[in-house]
Parts: sequence; structure tokens; C-alpha cells
Amino acid sequence: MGYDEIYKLALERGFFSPSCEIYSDFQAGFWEYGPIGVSLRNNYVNLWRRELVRRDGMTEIDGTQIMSKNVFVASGHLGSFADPIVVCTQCGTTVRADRMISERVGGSLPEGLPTEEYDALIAKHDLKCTNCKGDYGKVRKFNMMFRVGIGPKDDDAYLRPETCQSIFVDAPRLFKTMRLKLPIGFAQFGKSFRNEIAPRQSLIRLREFYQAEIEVFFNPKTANNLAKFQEIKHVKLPIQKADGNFAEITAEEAANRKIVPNQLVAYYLAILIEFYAKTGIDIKKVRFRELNAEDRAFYALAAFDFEVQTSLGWMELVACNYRSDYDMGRHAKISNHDLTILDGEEKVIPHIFEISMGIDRSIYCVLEHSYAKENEREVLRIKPYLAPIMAGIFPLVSKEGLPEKAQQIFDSLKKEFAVFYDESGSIGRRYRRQDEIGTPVGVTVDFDTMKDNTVTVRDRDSMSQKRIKVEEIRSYLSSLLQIYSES
RNA sequence: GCGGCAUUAGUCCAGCCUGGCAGGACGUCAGCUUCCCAAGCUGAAGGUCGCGGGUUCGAAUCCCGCAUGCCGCACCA
Repeated sequence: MGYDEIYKLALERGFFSPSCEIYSDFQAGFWEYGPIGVSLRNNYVNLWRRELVRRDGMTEIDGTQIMSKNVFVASGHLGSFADPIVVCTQCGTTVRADRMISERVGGSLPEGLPTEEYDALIAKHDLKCTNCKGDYGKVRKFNMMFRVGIGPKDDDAYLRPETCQSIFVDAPRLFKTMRLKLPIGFAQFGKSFRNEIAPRQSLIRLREFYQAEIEVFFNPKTANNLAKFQEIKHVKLPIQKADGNFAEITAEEAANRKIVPNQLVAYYLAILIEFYAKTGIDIKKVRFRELNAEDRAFYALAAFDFEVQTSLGWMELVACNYRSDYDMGRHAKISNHDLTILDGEEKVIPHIFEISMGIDRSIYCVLEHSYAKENEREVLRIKPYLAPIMAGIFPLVSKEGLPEKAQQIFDSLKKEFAVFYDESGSIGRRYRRQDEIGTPVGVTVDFDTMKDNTVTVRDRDSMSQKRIKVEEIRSYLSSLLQIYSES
């Protein structure tokens, strides 16, 4: 299925929609989750908690979205998250000053030059706009962070451009109070904000978006001595190397042959791909793409993007970055706190491996990989534990006490399961409506129900039905929610 | 941010060229029908024609600006 079908489904069925859409001054890059979308996202995040956070014994926190300026001095975002841009005074074309200069003058420029030096270079080489030969204006820094003013004095602070900074600055207290030892993963789900120049395609590139980030703190000396590595050593990792070669190899081979930096990285890539297999994303259409030095973030020693093939091309869902001791080293320096951790006898600045997941994009991919049109039927073949609604409860016809009986069953289930009652239209129409939002089960009350207290349960994927007792509905639904019976 | 195209009911779209009552299909709702897969019949609701300005007796329609969306470029932690 393509983007257009998913977008239409989203608008019609309440997955997501543009923010502030009744006003004409609304801005690009902001989208709402509707009722069905919220339910899907909650289920997705809970699967993330179950299959990554709890599986690995991680510690989850929830930090603030607004953080002080010094956090981003330390993180490097104030300096490096800003691009030097220059605008043509004639035609308004905007280009990256550093790239434009190095392309036309030759050689590469050091990062983070003051803007005056770019101005001087443009003047020295008499560079004109490539589009219209017009003069360039002054070079300025465009920072991708949203600045906010705090209190009556409008003190500088910023909306976080990634959730992980809270983890770094909270880490010292967490190690003390939660009695943690290396290696340990910290997890956080929440909003991040980036002032993208060109937001695109609804959930794919947003200015306000959800991340689920995991930051694994470890001592680099023991990164190849990981007991739990045995659990996943046979998991296959599809890796697209920076040199272009592709290989599907086991986690064990990847670590031994140094295709990934160490066992610890191999382990987390493996549990990540096992997580995505459980989301229903087609695991034959995923890869880890190794980034070369130019494409990596400024802090990363190694980086693997987890990508999924979609109708829009390969889409990056997760950035896996080996951040080394950059973060804790920088925060130690700028905050003037000792951020070393005692690992046995040794004091270390922890190294960090990061699994930075884009939730909105992941939700989109789950939808695209699950949605199917078969003849006249449109069906979202989503895993039951991700389904926004678990079961529709229907009276076969709206008379002779059937609605009352169905309502009674609905009431008995509603606190435990996301169930939906509907008596409007033919029974077929009600089944098909639920198919479109991926509801795995239709429970129908008919005339036999009134005699023997049984109902039919209808399966979304096969459309087949069987009769079960009313008392068995609860266990029937529970059994469908089991993850570990899934392949 | 640049260029091209687009924006009309919940959704898809016609109407625009050639200015003159706001339309269709699907969906939704109500009633009838209905013993299991978008059936049928009857009826109804639903509109800031993206926003602002201009031209005109009169603008969904023509002109200008802006916003948003899509595609391409550029950008992309």
C-alpha cells in the first residue's frame, strides 16, 4: 500500500490529522493523533517497553521537554546543530554557506567557523548566487532548536531536540538512588522538537515528534564480554556496510569480524530487530545501514540506521549511535560535576550506545506494512496486541433483546479490553468497518445467544467464525494478545 | 527556502477555461428491512469553495499576496 492510501485511512478513521486545521495560519510539521492513532501508539510504546526496556532490565525516566541553555552548550547543539546559511539578495535562494564555498573553492572547511569568516571567503572569491548571479547577503546561523523564554525576564531555554539529554543529566542521581551498575540501559519516551526547514509527509518529518530513546551506559573495556550476548548470537542482522556491501550475518559473526564495534552493539541491534519483527513490519524489508564518517552525527564514532523499505523508499526509523564518552565527558566539563561511575574498582566515564527510535515514522511503517486491499475489502492486518480496538461487540440485528444482551457483554469487557459496541447497519458492514482499523475480533450476539449463552467470534484475517460461550470471550481475547506464541 | 502542480461536504472529485442558485459518488445519521460479511427501500444532516486583499452590479470561477499539501531541488542527529 502507498502513502496516499494510508493518509486517507488516517483522516477517515481517526489515526492522525493536521494540527490546528480550522485556522489558516497553521504551520507545517505539526500533526495530531486521533483516538484510533493514540490507541495504536500506546500499544506500540507498550510493546517497546515490554520487548526492549523490560527485556533488558532498563530503567525508564520521563524528563522535561524544556531544558536549560547550558545543557545544549554541553551537548554541542547550540554550536553544531546550527547550519551556516546564506540567502541570495536577488532571488531568495538559500544555501548552506559552508557547502557552497567548499564546493566552489575546493578543499573542506573546518566545522563551526564564525559567520564573518564565511562572509570573508565569499567576498574574497567573489561568489555569486548560482541560480541568478545575484549577491549573497550576510551568512547567519540557523539553529534547528526552538528557543523558549522562561519567566518575566525571558531567560533562554530550549525545547529539547532529542529526549536523551535528560538521561545524561539525570544519570548521576539515578546511579545512586536506583543502585545501578554498568552496563545499564536508560529509556525514555516523549516529545522532541526540531525546527525543520521543510517538514514533509505528515508523520514522516515533523517539527514536534515522539521519540523512544535508549541510552546504554557501559565500560568500553567490557563491551566484548557480555553474558546475555549468548541469548541472541544466532540472530541474523542485515547490514548494509558503508562501502556498499550487503551481508546478512549472525550477531556473533558481526561482533567477531568487527562489522559492528563490539558484542554490546551487536546485542542491541539484535534485540532491536527482534522487537521490529513483533511489530508486524516485514522483516525481509529492513536493514541496518552503516553511516560513513561524513554522514554521522558529530558525536558518533559509529552509526547504524535501522531502515525499512516503504512506498516512499527506504525510511530511517532508528538511529543507532555509538556516542563514546562524548556526552558524559561534555556534561562533566560544562557542569563541573564528577560524572564518573565506579565499575568494580575502576572509575570510568561511561561510553554510550544509543537506540534513538522515531515513533511517528514507526507507526506509519506499521500501518503501511499491515494495510491490504483484497477485492472489495480493506483490512489492516495488524498484530492483535497493537490493534487500536481489540474486539467489536455486535447484536446481529437490532431487535428482540439482542442489543441489550450485546451491551451487557460489552460492559463486562470494557475495562479489561479496548472493545467497541456497534449496532448500526448490517452485520457485514460493521465487520468491514472494524477491518479497516485492524480490529482482530468481531463478537456477535444472535438468537442462539438468547437460548444457550454462546456467541460467534469472527476472525479478521480469515473471516471465519466459530461459536464460543459468553464466559469464554475473556480468555479468547487474552489468548490473542499473547506475544510469545507469535513467530 | 527555491521551482512546478494542487487546495470545493468526513473521503474522492466535478464545476473554473467562457463570472450569474454549491453539485456528484462513497461515507455518516434516522426509519423500514435483515438469522452473519460494505445488499435493498425511504428520508435527512453535512460547505468560511484554504486564508486575506483586489477587479466586478455580481467571484468557487479572473488578478495579487499568504498558508498548507504533493513532486523535484536543497536540507535532514
